[in-house]
Parts: sequence; structure tokens; C-alpha cells
Amino acid sequence: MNCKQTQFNCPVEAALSLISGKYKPLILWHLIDQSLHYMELQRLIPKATPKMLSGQLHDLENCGMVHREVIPEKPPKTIYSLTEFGRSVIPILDALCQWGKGYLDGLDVQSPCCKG
Amino acid sequence: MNCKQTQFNCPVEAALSLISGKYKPLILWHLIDQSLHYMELQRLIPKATPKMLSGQLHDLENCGMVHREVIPEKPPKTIYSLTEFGRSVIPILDALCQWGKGYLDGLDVQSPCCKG
DNA sequence: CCGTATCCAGTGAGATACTG
DNA sequence: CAGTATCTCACTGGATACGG
Repeated sequence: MNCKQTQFNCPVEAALSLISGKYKPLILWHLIDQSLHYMELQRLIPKATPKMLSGQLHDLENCGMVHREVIPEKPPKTIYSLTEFGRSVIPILDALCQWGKGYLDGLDVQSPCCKG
Repeated sequence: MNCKQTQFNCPVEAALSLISGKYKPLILWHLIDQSLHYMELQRLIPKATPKMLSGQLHDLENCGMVHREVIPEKPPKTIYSLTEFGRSVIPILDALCQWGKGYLDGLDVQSPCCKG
């Protein structure tokens, strides 16, 4: 995926391209109130394969939404956290969550997860 | 596309599934302050092929965001307009637009369109 | 522990032509 | 005018196995 330089018709499309991706909303959600290691994310999002998880994390890092810090020790550690820019999207995710819940309720589908 | 019954991990994903689609944000945007005929939409979004445009419109109709009214006369007319539910997403589109603009500005890319 | 490499299936979307 | 049909290709994402 390229977060940069696809041609968009509208800033909305640019915004959607940054947060659209199979596990991106979930990753961002989990990082809201804590930094996490790769394995912790993997455990929190078991359906994501390692390839998918690392791919989505790289996308988010390239877009400047997630910070990746490698701690060189044994065993190696990598810490993922939200950047300021990443934090700035939280209110929008929250709005999308509320709106999505309303939609699912209307379909009589009970809404999954979303901590809190 | 199916707006219903894909399994989502989070209401955010459900919400994104409703507005993600090549021309959906643009269609919604154009319908904010006016009802439009098919041809008018086609003229406003020239890059969309007829297949794509009618497909996206059907998706939006199935999700309950767009109302389609056929007026049987010669020549036939079809009027597309936003439903109440469709209107309820406007504030979110607006937030996405502002956030996307901020992102594009940071890349020194001038933001396209978005009327007003 | 933290990923990458390879292969493969399903879907999204463009080009083009045609219909009630 | 308002679409549908077909054909094609690129991209997303899953399964599995391997590497620093």
C-alpha cells in the first residue's frame, strides 16, 4: 500500500486511505491508551497473520501515525505507540464507532468489541 | 459489495465499509445540498464509468444512505437524494475532510476539490 | 522475539459494448 | 436517459514456511 501519492479526488479519500486496511482501526484502537509490543498486538488481534500485522503496522508507520521503537537486547523488543498525528484521528474513529453502532443496531446485529 | 452481514471486528469497520468505495465519498458530497439525476452525477464525476457509478449508487441505496426515485415519463428520470441516515454521516465526512487536508498539507500536496 | 518470503484465491475497478 | 453485460487485470488479504 502507498499512503502517499495515489491521486485522490478529495481529502476524504486521502483520509480513508490512511485508516482503511483490514486491521488498522483495531491496531489504532488498542494503541490508544498503551504502547504495545509486536507479540502483544498479535495476541490482541489473533486473526491477523504475522504478514498482515507487520504490513499494516508498516503502513501506519509510513503514514506517520504509529511510532516504532526497536530496543536492541536479548530477546529483541519492538514497541509500537501512537504519534501525535495518530492521536489526532482518535475523535474520528470514535465518531465512526458511534455511527457504526447505530447502523448495526438498526440491523439487529449486536456490536462487537470496541473496548469501553 | 455487501453492506450487510460481513463479519466485523468493530463498529468502526462496519462504518468504513459503508463509505469506502471508489466514488462513494464524492457521491455523498455532491448530494449534500441537492438532489441529482444520474446524468448530473455522471457529469460531476466524469472519471466514474457507468458501471461503477450505478454500482456505487446501488450500494449506497442498499445501505439506506441514498434514496432512489424513478419518475416514469419520457425520457425516464431517476432522482437520487440523501436519506436521514445518509445525512447523519455528513459531520463525519467533514471531519475526515479536514483531517485529510491536514495530512496532505503536511506532504505539500495541495488538496483537491471538496466544494467550499 | 520479531518479523519476511512465497504462493494463491477473492474482490474491486477499468474499458468497452450493448439495452429498456 | 439510465443503466447492464462481459472481459480483464491489479490489488488485498489468507496459509504456510522460513530467517535474523
